[in-house]
Amino acid sequence: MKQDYLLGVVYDLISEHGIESLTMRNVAERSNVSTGTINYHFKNKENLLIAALEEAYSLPKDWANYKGSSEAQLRRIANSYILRAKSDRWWFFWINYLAYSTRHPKMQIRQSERYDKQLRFWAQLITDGQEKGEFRTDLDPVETARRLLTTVHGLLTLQLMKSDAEIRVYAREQISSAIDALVSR
Amino acid sequence: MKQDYLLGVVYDLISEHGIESLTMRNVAERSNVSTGTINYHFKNKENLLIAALEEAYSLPKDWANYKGSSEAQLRRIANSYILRAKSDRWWFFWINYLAYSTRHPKMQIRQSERYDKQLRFWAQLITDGQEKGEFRTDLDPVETARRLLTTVHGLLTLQLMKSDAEIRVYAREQISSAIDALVSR
Amino acid sequence: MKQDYLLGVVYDLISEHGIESLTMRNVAERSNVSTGTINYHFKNKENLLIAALEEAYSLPKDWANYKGSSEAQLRRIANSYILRAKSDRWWFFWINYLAYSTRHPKMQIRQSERYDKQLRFWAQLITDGQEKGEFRTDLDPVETARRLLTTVHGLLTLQLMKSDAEIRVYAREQISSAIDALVSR
Amino acid sequence: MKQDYLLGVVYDLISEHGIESLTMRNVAERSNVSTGTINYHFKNKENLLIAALEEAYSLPKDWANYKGSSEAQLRRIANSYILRAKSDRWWFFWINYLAYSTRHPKMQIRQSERYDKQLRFWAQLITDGQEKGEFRTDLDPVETARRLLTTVHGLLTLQLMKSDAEIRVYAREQISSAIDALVSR
DNA sequence: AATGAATGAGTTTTCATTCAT
DNA sequence: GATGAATGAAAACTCATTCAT
Repeated sequence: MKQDYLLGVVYDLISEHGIESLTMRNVAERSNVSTGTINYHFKNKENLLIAALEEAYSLPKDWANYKGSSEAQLRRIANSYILRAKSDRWWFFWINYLAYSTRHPKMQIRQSERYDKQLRFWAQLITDGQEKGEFRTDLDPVETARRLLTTVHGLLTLQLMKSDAEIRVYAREQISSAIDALVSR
Repeated sequence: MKQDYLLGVVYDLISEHGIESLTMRNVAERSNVSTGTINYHFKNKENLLIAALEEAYSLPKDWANYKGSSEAQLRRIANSYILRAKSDRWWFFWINYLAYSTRHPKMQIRQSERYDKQLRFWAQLITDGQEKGEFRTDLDPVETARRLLTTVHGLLTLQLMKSDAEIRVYAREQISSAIDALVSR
Repeated sequence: MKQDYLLGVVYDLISEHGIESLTMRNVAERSNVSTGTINYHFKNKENLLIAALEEAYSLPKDWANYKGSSEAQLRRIANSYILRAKSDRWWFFWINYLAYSTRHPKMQIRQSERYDKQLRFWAQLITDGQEKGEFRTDLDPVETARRLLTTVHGLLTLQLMKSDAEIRVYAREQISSAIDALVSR
Repeated sequence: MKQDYLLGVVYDLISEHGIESLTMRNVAERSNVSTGTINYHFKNKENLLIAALEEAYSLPKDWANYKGSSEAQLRRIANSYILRAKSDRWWFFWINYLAYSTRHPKMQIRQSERYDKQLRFWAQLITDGQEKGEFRTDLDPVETARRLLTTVHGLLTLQLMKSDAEIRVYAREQISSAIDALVSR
């Protein structure tokens, strides 16, 4: 459907050039569609922007399809917070969304929901891992998930602040050892 | 001086409405100065914006003037990462700057320098504390500072994503216990 | 028939919002018909507009069906120039048409024809009344009709300029006494 | 001052082409000013339009400066309701304003005020004429003024509906005899 | 007949910048 | 130094019309 396609274009443009340089014309040109069409579907720019931000946030993060042990899954998810060319697009988009959402109640609610969902997902993975004997059982899953989320977001922010190889290595090590600490010997 | 006053206005406007809705007219109106004057002093908008971002980042964060034990100083600095009405303005500005800087090499360098400066400052505090016997001496200061910075930035991000009382309490506790862990018994 | 229905919608929209804010989309939305359909039937907007204006002007003003004496009929027709909630729609439409028609020769002709038709109709009523002995016979029917038309249009304009209860009462009185003056004793 | 000049241009354009075909570009071109300038002064089109309508309505109608007997003055004012090339511009503007004002409370109030002002002015002229022995003293000035206003507006409307020489002659005669009727013998 | 997505020309509006005072 | 009116290029938005279905 055309609407979704346009939202994808907006997502790309924002991750590449930031919200402040998004213009209707840019979107029109990149998508080979007239500005009239965009306005026909979204009524105005703000609508388009919000729809795009929301859409990107509800993209089926493929976590659910991760295979393997709980530990492997957790490592994979946590590692997605390490910047690489491949995933940069998402995090550049994310930081724009985060900045923008602080001024938009509706988006703040979405952020908040997304955080809760993530927390539950990570906690569930830990619980599963404990039941399968992969993880230490003396840790509270929710508490642990929250600590891990704090760590990965801290490392992510550091990477966005200072994006060199060294800090990525540091991030990888920290994530690795944080999960090591969960594993039962 | 007038220049600094204008930069302050820009800082306010960005923290309130985001970089993308900063206009010369806004600045002129808020500061009761004509657009002509602003251009006279800063030549153009880009200059003004960059000057404002730089200025805000070099504001005499009064850390250096903190009195008391190293532990007290470290707690105070770390606690400044907890959102409160009073300090929100800074973090709202910060997140906008961070999003913006990912696309501006020059600003990325500033971010990077600021991170390094912070890291050195925190490490120095820890070293001082160790020398005064306040902190455990078995910890590497730089390593510890880096870990603390990761934690406070993670907690900050969480607070921006989900800004309720509960998460602020959580942030406060985490910061508190992270520093407790440094203290020698 | 669908065509007439659409013309009614156009009439409503013009009387409510004026000709200058009539858009094809408005018409489509109000009538629950697609813009494509409207263009299919009327070819383009100008056609639709003209058809609507013409149609409204040829609406079977139910005068012809008025029952009763010539005097009663004349009073009823003249009283229709008094603004009431019920009939406002017509006069709001009329004033828009009048303003518009001053720049459209074709419509000016229609206006002119309508005026002549009205004049003949009123004159005929007066003639009938004279023959039936209801009206004074010393008055020229056409001259009298013309004077009455001047009066009712003058009162109408006053009501559009200043729409309060007092002026409506005044209009009613003037119309009443203008017709009283025709009645033979 | 430039603002007033622009309002004059808008007045001209409306009287020539009607409100519905007024565009910012037209105004800009006719006044040799950029669209940016117009928006700088009036913020948006609606503001400009309203300002122009109001301005035109408050133009110092030169009545007050009419010289001569009360009768001469009254004749002159009343005769200004007869369409002539010279004065058409005003009445074409006026009919547009009237149609537009029915949908704008603020303008309706202006219309209403203007009507009252006119009524008072005409009544005063009649009173003056009576005192000077020019007019019959058995007529109530306000009542008479109201009747004259009804007549001239009726004749005006007729002229707008059917703008031929015959009707202008008729209007002239009616106005003439209406005032004759006031004159004392 | 009817639809409504798509168009693109035209319109309004925004805004950084210039410049005469 | 300071002003703010003026600019024009670029942006957002409107809308009658077309056309494949």
